Amino acid sequence: MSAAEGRLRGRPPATANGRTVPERLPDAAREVFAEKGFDGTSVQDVVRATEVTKGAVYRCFPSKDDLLHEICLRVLRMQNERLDAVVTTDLPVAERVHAAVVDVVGTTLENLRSTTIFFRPLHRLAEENQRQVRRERGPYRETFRALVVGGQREGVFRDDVGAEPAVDYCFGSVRHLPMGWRSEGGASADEVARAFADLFPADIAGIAAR
Amino acid sequence: MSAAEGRLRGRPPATANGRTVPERLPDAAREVFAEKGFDGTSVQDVVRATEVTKGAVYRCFPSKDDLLHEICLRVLRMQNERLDAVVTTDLPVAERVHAAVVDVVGTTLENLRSTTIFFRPLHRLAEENQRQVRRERGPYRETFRALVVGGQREGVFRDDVGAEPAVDYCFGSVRHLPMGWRSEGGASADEVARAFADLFPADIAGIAAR
Amino acid sequence: MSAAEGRLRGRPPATANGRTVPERLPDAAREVFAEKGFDGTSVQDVVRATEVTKGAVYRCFPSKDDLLHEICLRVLRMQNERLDAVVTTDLPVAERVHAAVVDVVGTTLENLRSTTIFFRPLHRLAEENQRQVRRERGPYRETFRALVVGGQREGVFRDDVGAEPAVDYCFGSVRHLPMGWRSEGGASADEVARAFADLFPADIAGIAAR
Amino acid sequence: MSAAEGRLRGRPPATANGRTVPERLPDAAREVFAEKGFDGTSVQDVVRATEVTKGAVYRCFPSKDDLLHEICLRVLRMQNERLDAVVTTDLPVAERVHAAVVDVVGTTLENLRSTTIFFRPLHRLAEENQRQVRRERGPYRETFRALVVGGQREGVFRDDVGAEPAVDYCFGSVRHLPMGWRSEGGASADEVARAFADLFPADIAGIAAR
DNA sequence: TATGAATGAGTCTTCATTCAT
DNA sequence: GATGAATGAAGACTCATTCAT
Repeated sequence: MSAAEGRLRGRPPATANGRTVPERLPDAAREVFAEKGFDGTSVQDVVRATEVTKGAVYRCFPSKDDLLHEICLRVLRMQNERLDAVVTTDLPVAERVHAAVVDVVGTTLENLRSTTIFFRPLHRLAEENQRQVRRERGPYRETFRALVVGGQREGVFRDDVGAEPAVDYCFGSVRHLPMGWRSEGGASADEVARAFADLFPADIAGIAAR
Repeated sequence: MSAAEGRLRGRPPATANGRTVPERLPDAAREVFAEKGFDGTSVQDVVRATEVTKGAVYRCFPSKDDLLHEICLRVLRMQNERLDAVVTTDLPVAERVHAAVVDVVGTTLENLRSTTIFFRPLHRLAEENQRQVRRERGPYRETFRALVVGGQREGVFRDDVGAEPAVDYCFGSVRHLPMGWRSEGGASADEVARAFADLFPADIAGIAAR
Repeated sequence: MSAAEGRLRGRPPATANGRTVPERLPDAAREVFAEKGFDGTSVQDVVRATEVTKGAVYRCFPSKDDLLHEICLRVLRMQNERLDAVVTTDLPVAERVHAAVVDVVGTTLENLRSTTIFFRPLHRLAEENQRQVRRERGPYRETFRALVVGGQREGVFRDDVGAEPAVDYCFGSVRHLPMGWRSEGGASADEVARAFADLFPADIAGIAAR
Repeated sequence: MSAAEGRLRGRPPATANGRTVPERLPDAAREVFAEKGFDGTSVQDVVRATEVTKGAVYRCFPSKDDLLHEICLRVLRMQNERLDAVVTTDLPVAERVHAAVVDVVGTTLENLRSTTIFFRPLHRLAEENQRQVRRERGPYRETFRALVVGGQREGVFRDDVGAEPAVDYCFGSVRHLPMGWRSEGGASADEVARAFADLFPADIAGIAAR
């Protein structure tokens, strides 16, 4: 209804709750993929679960794979934004690291099922899509690593251990969370988040801080 | 050499290298699944890659899913055996823990592609198969946890951190290894194994040991 | 300049180079159909290749099939016009026949790809469209036949061979030109045109002319 | 049932009238393709028209396109055989040519609908399939051309016209027969065959023979 | 018992056509 | 009149599983 965007062209996009198909489809599809796995979900399943017809799906995303790709990018972007928010705080390094870990673990667990789909081997994505995912992943890891290195330079963290393996170690574990290994245990999301955060700086920072 | 030889009846099982079909099929299939993913592999693919015909596959395993199940169990059993071997050593606790981590990481990386298949969400397996996998996983975790707790009791490890989260933390990361997040880096399998082992006791043992 | 200008109502037809959509669409579409075949071309392809939107296509032509139909009619009309031009010349019959053949072959080869689409079995067109195509085709053949018969009456052509089969023989071959059987050879369009023209009168006229 | 072919392996091929699927499918499919056109025929249509299930179709032919390819090859091989039979006769050249034309036209018309499918532009076939069709087509044309050239050398045919264009001229027309241009006329298959044969040597041989 | 041919439901994707502005 | 988003019925092809020997 906005008169601002010039002359509207073509049949106007159908909206539900004010969101157009390309906006809501990835979020809706993410749930279905999380539920049944990417390979286990047919496009028909997505259509059924969504208020979107099959034709509309393919109008917005050239393939099922590209739909997954978009979902991945959204999560990655979200994570990047959250990390940036934590990093640019005034808190001391050790606390920023702690907060960052609590944040990833927390949001990962809150969206447990939604994040499951990341465990699809990257190489199943189309070449170009792989590149883009990596491009998006890189900064995340780099930002985190820089934060740790900063702490090491400040002398707050010990530096006899490389920042990189420590970060990988931590995030490997975080990314594995949705897999369900531990879903058998009974800790709350918050408890797990704190446990992770307590463990992480122990490797790197705990000792020097002592 | 089997004492049952005397009552052999009907066509004897076909063997290759002295291994019968039900023996060698899972190992062969594991490679194919690792290569292309479970969903991405057709039974025909397995047949092509193996010296086993389709009829024989279905004679041994009632379904493709059951074949996967057997593969999972084998890996789990193997890991359990290796852990047991490490644990029952005379070495001091701290070293046993260290050795155990080096071992898992090492064997995981050596069989990187073969272990990839574990990242299939457990809940896609049939109900009964799920239970069995969990039954097999439990002991592994438990053995490891007991080892750490032992160290804590001996006063070799600090005990202000639960053994359980520390173990999960470590193994989450280990299980994530095949995912390739870090395959972009360039460390050798051995380097990674040591890095993991060095990091793990740091949380738990390192400090008290200092 | 139209005298009707005074009563123009509503939005005037969009034009490009002074040609309205229904005028230029068939010509543009013909190229695309020729390129990829009628069945191999989607309406979307037509839209992409043309400066015409999908809605406009369906405003002008009730279906993709009707669009093809219009294209066929245009070619047929064009051929009829050209033949008429040749026939109404003052030249001697034998030369008129010769010129006519050179003309069809030449224009067919020049528009090789555009004429390809005629090789779509007629019966795939809607009933009414089939009739119309036949109505248009009839005169062409008839005109040509009449020309030959005229030559026979004049005694310029031998008449121990029916005019009809000779004409069919010739045009069958002409219509087959776009199929590519001979595209493997290397003769120029003009050479082929002359060869055909030389061969044609040979059957019918050549001998008597001798 | 034959004991001669060694041990039978796998489920024996289903047969109808003693013909296995890969044997009868192309013939059956040819009819359907001829009826509705290649693009207009779905594999489902083929399945419906044949006593063959979809899976069986794809077991025998990797794609719909390869099925068409096989059909083409069969017709080409048949034509080659028939031509060879005519050519190796003791008849005088002029008569061999005449017989050859009568034969192609006759068989083409008898299988009118079956041969229709050849009018699918060659370039729509897969690269390798194209090559194979050309390999099969070449000999046919060459054999015919050689026959005519032989007649020219013997002085039976006039030689002021190339054998090649004459042959192309004739076969272009023959190949166009199924298109239906002339199906509107009412001549019998035999009449048409003779008309063609009478016309062909007219170009090339008739005159010299006079 | 082993074999591989056959089955047919199900997959992703395309596309002619309609429709809300 | 024009636009392009939406529709939904096919389409080609795959594949886990069964079955006749």
